[in-house]
Amino acid sequence: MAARRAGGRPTISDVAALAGVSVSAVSKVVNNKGSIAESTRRRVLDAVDKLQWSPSAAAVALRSARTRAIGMVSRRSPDLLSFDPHFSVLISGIERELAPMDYGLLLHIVGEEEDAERRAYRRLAEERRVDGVILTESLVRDVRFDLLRRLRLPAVLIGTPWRDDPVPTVRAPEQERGLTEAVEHLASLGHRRVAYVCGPEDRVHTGFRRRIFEEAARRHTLSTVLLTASDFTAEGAAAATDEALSLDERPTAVLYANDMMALAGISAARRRGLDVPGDLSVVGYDDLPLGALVQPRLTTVGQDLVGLGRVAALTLVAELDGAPVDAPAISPPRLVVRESTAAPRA
Amino acid sequence: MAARRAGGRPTISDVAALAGVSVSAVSKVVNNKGSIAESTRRRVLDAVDKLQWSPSAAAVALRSARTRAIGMVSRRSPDLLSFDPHFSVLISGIERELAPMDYGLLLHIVGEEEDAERRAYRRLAEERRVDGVILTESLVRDVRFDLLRRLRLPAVLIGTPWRDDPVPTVRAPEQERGLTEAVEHLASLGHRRVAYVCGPEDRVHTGFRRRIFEEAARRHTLSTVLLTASDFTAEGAAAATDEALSLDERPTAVLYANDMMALAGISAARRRGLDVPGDLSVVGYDDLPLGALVQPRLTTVGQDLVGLGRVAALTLVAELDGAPVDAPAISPPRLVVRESTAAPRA
DNA sequence: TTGAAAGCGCTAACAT
DNA sequence: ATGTTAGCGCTTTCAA
Repeated sequence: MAARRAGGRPTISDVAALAGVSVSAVSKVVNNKGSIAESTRRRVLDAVDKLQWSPSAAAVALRSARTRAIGMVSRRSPDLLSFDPHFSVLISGIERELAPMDYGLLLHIVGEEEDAERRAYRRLAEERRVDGVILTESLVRDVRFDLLRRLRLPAVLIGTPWRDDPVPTVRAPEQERGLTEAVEHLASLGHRRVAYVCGPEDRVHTGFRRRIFEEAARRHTLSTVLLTASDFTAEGAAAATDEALSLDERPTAVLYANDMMALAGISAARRRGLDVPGDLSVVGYDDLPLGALVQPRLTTVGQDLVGLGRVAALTLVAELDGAPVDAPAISPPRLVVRESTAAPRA
Repeated sequence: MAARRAGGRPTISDVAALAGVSVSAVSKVVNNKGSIAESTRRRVLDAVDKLQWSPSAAAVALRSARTRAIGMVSRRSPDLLSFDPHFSVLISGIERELAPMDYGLLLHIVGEEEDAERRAYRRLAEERRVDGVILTESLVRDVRFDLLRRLRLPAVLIGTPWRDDPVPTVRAPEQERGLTEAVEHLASLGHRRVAYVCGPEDRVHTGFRRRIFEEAARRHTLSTVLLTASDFTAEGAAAATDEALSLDERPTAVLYANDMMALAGISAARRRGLDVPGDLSVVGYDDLPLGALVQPRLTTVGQDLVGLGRVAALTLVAELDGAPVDAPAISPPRLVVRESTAAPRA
C-alpha cells in the first residue's frame, strides 16, 4: 500500500490504496464510467471523502485534452471597463451557467492593441488553457474568426456576426424591436428631428443599429442626424452630443448606443444650459439598473445581457460536448419608458 | 524522427525532432535553464517558431505544480455585480499586472451562499487550478482564511483584515484620510447633523469606516445618525435613506459606503421632495467615473481601486515566486468635492 | 553541452 | 467487476 507522502496532496493512488482497490476503479467511480460494484463504489467514495481528494485539473486536462475552462478576452481598457458595466453583466450571466457545470472562466483583459489580443487567444489555444472562448463585441472584418479557426479553438459569438456566421452566434430575438419602439415613442411624442449617436464604426452593431434607426425614422418621416462617437467613453459621447446640439436645426431628441453614453450626453446637454427632457429627450441602450437612479430617470432600450451571457455559456459547452443546446429564451430588446423623454417644446 | 501526427497540435517532441535535438534540450532552451550551445539554441528557437509551438499548460502544471493562473471568487449576486462596478475596476487593475506576466485570472462568481463559495475555493485548490487567490470584501470572522490555510492555497487580501493579518494584505495608505476629509468638508459647510449609511455589518470595512466617521464627527462636535443598509443594493440604500429622512431631527447631510448607494440615496431623497444639495448634502465613496456625469455631480471619496488591484496581483505573484514585491504606490483615499454637497439651508 | 529516462496524476484500452 | 498498463506533454535528475 503506497503511503501518502507527507506534505503532498492526496492523489488517486492514495484513494485507491485507502479503499483497497486499483486506481482505475477509483477513476471509474468518480467519472461514472465502466461498471463497478455498489460496495466498491461506496468504499471508494468513502476514501475520497476521508482524503478530501479531488482530481488534479492539470492531470485530467493532460490526459483528456479537456480543461473544463472557457476563456474570454476583452480589449477594453481598464477605464472603459470600469465605466461601463455592460461587460460585467455579460460575465455574470456567463458565470451563472458555467459555475454549476463546474467550468471555470479564464479572463484576459488586454490593452487596446490588436496584437495583445491575438497573443492572448494564441496563448489560450496553444497552451491549451481553455476548451473554448466566448467572443463579444463583434467587429467589422473581425480577424478573430480566422485566428480561432487556425488555432482550432471553439468559439461562440455574442452579438451580430460580421458576415455569415463563422461561429455559433447568440443573439436576442426580434433584434429590431427595442430601437424601433424607441423611435416610435419619440415620434408619437411629437419629435420631428432626432439624432442617433453610435459608437465606433468598427463594431458591427454600430452599423446594424443605425440601419434600424434610420428605417424606423423613415417610416415616421422623421429627419435624422447621425453622429459617431470615436469610442465608448464619456468624452466621446459628450463630443458627439455637442456636435448635434450646435447644429442650426438641432435635434429635439437623441438616442445613444448605450446608457453610459446617454448619461454623458445628458451631462453635455446640461452644460449647454439645456434641460432634459424639456429641451432635449434622451434615450439610452442596455437598461442598466443605474438608469432608474439618475435624474431624470433614463428612458432606454432594455437588453437581456444576462440572458445573452447565459445562453452563450450553454451554447459553447453544448458545442464542446457535442450535445444539443438547451438554453433559456433571451428576452427581445424592448423600450423602457422613464423620464428622460418628453414632448418637445412647442 | 517522430512524425507529427496529423491533426494533433505540435508537442515538444515535434520541436525536438525538427531541430534534431532531444526534448530535454528544447525544454532547457525555452526555460533558459542548464547550458546549451548558442547554435543549438537557435535551431530550437527556429523549430519552435516554425511549428508555432507553445508548451501545454496542463503538462507544465502537472510537472511543475505551477499553473500560472490566479483565482478570484466573488460572492456577489449577478445583479449586484452589474449594479456596482467596484468589482470590475478591481479586476481591471489586477489584470493590468497579471497579463504582462503571462498569468491568467480564473474567475468564479458564486451565489450568495457561503457553501458555494467554499466549494469554489476547494475546487480551485484541490484541483490545483490556480497558484493562489486574491480575496476581496474582508468579512468579520472570515472563514476563508482557515479554509485557505487548510487548502494550502496562497492568498492576498485586498482591504481591511478582520483581525491580525492572516495573509498578506493590500491597503491604501492613510486609510482615514478620505472619509475624515469628507466630514471636515461637511462641517466647514455648516452641517451640524450628519448621517452615515454603511453596508452590511459582516463587512470589516463597515465597522472600520464607521469608526473613522464617528471620530471625525466627534472632533467637529457634529451630531450623528448611523444607518445600516442590509445590502449594497439600491433598495437597501434607499430604505436607509428613508429612515434617516423620517427622523424628527433629520440630518442635513448623508455619507454613503459607496457611490451607487449614494445615487440611490439621492433618488430616495428626491422622492420625498428634497433637493440635493439644497435640502440634503450627499457624499459617496469610490469615485466611479459615473459620479461626474450625474446631476448633481457627486461629491465622493476617491479610492485607488485600480492601484489596489495592481498591487494585490503583484504581491501575490511575488509571494508565489518567493521574490520581493516591487509594487507601485497606491493613492490614499481622498475627498473629491463636486456638487452634491452644499451649505445646509439656514 | 547533450540526451536518456523517470515520473507528475490521471484515463482508457485491454486483460483477467 | 476489477486490475494492469501505456501513455498525455512536459521537466529534471543523472550519465555520457
